[in-house]
Amino acid sequence: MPHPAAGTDASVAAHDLEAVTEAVLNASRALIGVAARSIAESSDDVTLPQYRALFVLSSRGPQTVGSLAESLSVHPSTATRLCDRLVAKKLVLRRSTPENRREVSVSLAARGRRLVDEVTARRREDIKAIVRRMPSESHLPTVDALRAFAAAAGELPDEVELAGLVSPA
Amino acid sequence: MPHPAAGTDASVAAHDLEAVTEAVLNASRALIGVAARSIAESSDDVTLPQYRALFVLSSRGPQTVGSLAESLSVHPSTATRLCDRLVAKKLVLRRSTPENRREVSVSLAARGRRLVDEVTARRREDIKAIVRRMPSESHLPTVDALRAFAAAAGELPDEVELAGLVSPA
DNA sequence: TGCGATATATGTTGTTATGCAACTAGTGTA
DNA sequence: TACACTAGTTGCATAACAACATATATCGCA
Repeated sequence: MPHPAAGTDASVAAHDLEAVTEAVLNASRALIGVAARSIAESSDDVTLPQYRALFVLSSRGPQTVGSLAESLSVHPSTATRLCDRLVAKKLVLRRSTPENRREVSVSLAARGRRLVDEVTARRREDIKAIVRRMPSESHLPTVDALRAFAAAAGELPDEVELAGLVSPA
Repeated sequence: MPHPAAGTDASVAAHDLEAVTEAVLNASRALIGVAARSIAESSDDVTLPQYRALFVLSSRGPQTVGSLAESLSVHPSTATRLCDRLVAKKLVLRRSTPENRREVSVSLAARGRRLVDEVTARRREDIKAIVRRMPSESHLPTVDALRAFAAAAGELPDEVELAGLVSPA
């Protein structure tokens, strides 16, 4: 209910805020569906926690087991077992570092990288299919709007940042 | 980099397509982080499959165990146990329907509805916090852009439709 | 009435995720 | 060197999820 031509700047701004929020929320439902599908249809079957780990390694590079655990907000022992399974699936490599032989470095194996790429590619294709259905006049405004949104999200603390599925599920 | 005044219509359109897709993909990472966080921080602790079930019931209304299973793309027996747990947590109600006593209708209990509402509210707040950081000039274009996007997504078949976390994980 | 199909539930099994506590090994320092 | 600390692993336990096979009740129909 558009609150017709009313009062102060503040009230107008508030109205905008609600409208934008609602639009983002709706769009995000569709986007989550796309993301979920892209993982579900991946060739190797990985669970969500497993994919999250791969994604962290993909975007932040090799990690110690400890920092991986922290990134995923799980207990170190959980990260150990998670890595066990990913190693068994040949999706990551695990080796103790020469500098500090207590630490164990976990990195993406070729196959793990391929998996993340595949998932991203599928997701990109799905999004593209949707974008193709948009009127082309709205393409450029959409780019601007979403860049502004992503930038605003990026300024926020860790919780939201880098959250390609990284934040706790 | 707006690709200054170049080539054919087709090439410009293709360029737009990529740019929009990329912008959507980036924004979607932030949005997924927000969504994940909103579930993780919910008071009652529910798993992702459990939340998905609640969400289905919330958006499509009471369901038989079978149709719930289908919505979630799981085996009927899996849906039965899932409901067992949700009933135990008093998040859903389960009762056999009078018309067909084989069927069991599952519906949101008050507490389940509250949980979904809470999660949505938290998500909305998080989004709002991000939107507040956007320059206000981009508010209206964002609304237009995202409505166009959501509309385009909505036209697509079931896979994407209504996917507040509904599609397989 | 009786038989096949349908809708759920149950028994069983396997996998994953999760945390805590105890243990091992490596590091750094007093 | 001895001791405290750190990083990771392992044993143990629990819970959820998932599917398959089987059982049970119900329905629809011949």
